[in-house]
Amino acid sequence: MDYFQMESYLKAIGDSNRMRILKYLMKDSLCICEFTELMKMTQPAISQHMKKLKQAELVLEEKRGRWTIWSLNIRHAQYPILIHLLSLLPEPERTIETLKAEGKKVVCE
Amino acid sequence: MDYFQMESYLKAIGDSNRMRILKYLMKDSLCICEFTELMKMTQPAISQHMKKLKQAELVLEEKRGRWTIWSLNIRHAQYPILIHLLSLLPEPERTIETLKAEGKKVVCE
DNA sequence: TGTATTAATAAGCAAACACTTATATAATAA
DNA sequence: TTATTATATAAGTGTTTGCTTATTAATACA
Repeated sequence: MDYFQMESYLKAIGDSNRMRILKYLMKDSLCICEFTELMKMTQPAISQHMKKLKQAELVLEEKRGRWTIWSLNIRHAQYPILIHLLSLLPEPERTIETLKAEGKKVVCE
Repeated sequence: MDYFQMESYLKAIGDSNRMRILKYLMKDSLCICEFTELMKMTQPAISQHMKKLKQAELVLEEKRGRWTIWSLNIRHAQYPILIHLLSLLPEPERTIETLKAEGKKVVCE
């Protein structure tokens, strides 16, 4: 890995909202609309964060009907480091469980 | 560590020039003027990078006469991660040895 | 005393970043 | 078909970033 690849990698991770996204993806594969509910952000904001994570190959997308299901790319060479860094962070306040409790869990499949 | 602290940490590391600085510091403690020679950058540019690294507590400074000697903060909680990340990067082209060979090694002490 | 030397800081600037609102695309449902 | 839903993309905006040049501060040396 050269210096600019490492820079791209660290910049992709180094945003608090993208770290929250990655932290959620450690537990579940999720679609954009679920992130908008979990993180109280607009759909384009989430979409643009996913694009950055995708360009860094940190996440994978799978089209399923109208939805795009996003997941962690566990085959990324630096995946163990990512998991280690994310493990240092607390769980986000709103969880998939709270979404379900609110009846807002989207059935994407 | 919370999300914003992690963001600050990753942003401090996530610049190719600062990674080169940190890579040099893995081998030697160095002063600003040596970095300007090694990296062919201006003195204020180096100074400003050191300020960012200092704010993230990744480096320590020690005033010695006219010089400020910078070193890695090996007591930083995430020091092992830093070393691991830096170990993935190649050695910079110009080394302290090439500086000496060119007669440009500064005697800071 | 000056006068270099080393480094920090200030101010300015272009590019990148993270959002916004608006629109486009594509799949599903009525 | 038309409407709805989920997502992507485009365009605009304020903030941050990484440099530049100019200046300041502090030490060492003549």
